[in-house]
Amino acid sequence: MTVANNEATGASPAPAPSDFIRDIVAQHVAEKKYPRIHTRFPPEPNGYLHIGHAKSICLNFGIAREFGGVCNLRMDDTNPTKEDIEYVESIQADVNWLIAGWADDQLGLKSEAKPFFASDYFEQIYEFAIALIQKGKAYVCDLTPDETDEYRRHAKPSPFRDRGVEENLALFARMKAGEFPDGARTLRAKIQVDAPNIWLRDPLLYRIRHAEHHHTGAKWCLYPMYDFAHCLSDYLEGITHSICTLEFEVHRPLYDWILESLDLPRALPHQYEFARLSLGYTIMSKRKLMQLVMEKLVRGWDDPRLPTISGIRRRGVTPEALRAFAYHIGITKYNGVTDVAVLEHAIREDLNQRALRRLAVLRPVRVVITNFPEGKMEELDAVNNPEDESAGKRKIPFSRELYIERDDFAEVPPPKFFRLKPGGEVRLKYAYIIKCDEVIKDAAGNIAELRCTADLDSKTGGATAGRKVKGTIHWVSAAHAVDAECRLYDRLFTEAEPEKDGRDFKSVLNPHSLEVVTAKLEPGLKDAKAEERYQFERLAYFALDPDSKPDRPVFNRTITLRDTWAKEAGKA
RNA sequence: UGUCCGAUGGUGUAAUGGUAGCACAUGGCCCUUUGGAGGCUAUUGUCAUGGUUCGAAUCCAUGUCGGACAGCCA
Repeated sequence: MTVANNEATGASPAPAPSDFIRDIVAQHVAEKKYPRIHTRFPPEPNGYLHIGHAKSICLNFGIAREFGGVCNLRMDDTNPTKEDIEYVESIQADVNWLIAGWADDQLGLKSEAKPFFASDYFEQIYEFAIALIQKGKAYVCDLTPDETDEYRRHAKPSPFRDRGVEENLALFARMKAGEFPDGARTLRAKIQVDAPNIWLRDPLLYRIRHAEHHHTGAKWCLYPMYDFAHCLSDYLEGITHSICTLEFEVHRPLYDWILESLDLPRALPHQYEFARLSLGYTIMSKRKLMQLVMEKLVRGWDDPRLPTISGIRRRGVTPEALRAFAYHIGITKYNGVTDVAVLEHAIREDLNQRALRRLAVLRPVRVVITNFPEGKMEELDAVNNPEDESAGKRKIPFSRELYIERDDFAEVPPPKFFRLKPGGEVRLKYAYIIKCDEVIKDAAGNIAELRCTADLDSKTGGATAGRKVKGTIHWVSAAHAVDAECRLYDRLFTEAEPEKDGRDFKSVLNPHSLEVVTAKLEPGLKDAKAEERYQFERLAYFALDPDSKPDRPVFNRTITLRDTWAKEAGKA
């Protein structure tokens, strides 16, 4: 999969971000250093992509987009024992989803195109290895893994370091032919055994692995190491700017050494590093995310509580929101922890613009309007989206028996409580002002029903419609309501930094990260669409979950509305 | 320990030798048939010490603190 800029397309709508990497690229563009800017996003297919990868995707595809360049999605698949086709497919889907309508529509992405695979270059990479041997810059080493470690730590040269070119060539060919077991021999670069940078102490280029590869099958039994494959893959694809995270900084001299040692004819790619994303109240390590999935601490890789792209998508976050987030956090070399509030803000801002407003009651309590005729049903006008007039209006049914939110009634109201209380008045959104006359309780003392009277002139257009009442609450008509499963998500961890001071992240899992309730929805919501976003008024944004059945919708709470009342109440 | 990198309000980022700005968060006010949204407003910062300079967040030196790497993982 490649995304390329069509010069024909117009200006990009959003202001392009600026950061130290884009500054470098901009300078190269100004200098006409390369005919075309070419980046790549190179995940290893050994797990699902997460929001940290989203940052990298937005950077790499974003740079291509902003500078009229190209960005390749490349599977960095040089280790058959850890990788799987499942991950190749999920990565493709996640990348496509994230850049949809952004890179593809504007830049001419062929979304059905296949990604690149480092493993497609194995033959050429092998040839490069031979070239290196011929130049006397690589040798076959017979040291065991432990010995290799030992020698390297003590800056001791391998006894095989000065093997002749012919012997190296013959041995390397026999490695390829499968004559040696795993671990028996390696191909190493001949650089400097006592280099201060460990990665220059004759690093491994190839290791033997008699393993089936998800993409190349049984063709190979020796596989190039990351350092060897990556720079050469970049070169082969014509990459100009190879952007990776900070932990590869120490590898950069090796990246350059390999390419420079080969005397290659074309312009060489260069590596630039930025800080990976850390987000509060979650973890980003693929290995640990895998652990949560495998130990069934979450429901799968796409569990909406996870920071995986698939989880975030399932939760109801749009690609636009995720991209806005990536834009806002910036790109630096500083390892900080980004406040999750920045993500939440990006999500709310996006959803506020697009979500259709609906009335839904999560924790119902029954209300009877005693002066409203039994059996009568009124249809009331309701606005679909106050932020977007073109979203239009809809009708919602009103009747004598309703549900309101349990939290919207207080028998003993705290200070500044603007909602329903005994003897008090409240506005029912789009409907009447009601007054609570009586609280009916069950044998256990729980509130069973509220008996209220409505000011029947107070609905929109009525004589007393303009009456000021402090609070407005949502409601649904009991007889018309649709039942739905609503999954209410909260942060996965109780601590902003789950692994701070070496603590086990599983010890701070939030036991309340998922709460499931059966909600009462306004009837139109039985036709909810997966691609729509909804705001259940005064509560939160919701999106339809794929678990939904025709007669039993399932909604995921993407994110709550800002709740200044919760803050106010918390002060008391 | 070695190598490399970094340090600007609570958090994340900008200022590329010339007025320390933005966003989020936090507080206050206004508005509101969503305690949403919106509007206005306030608080808080250049790791330390020296040096160069008319002038330093920026350049230099030293120190402090933090991070990454030291797999036949990527």
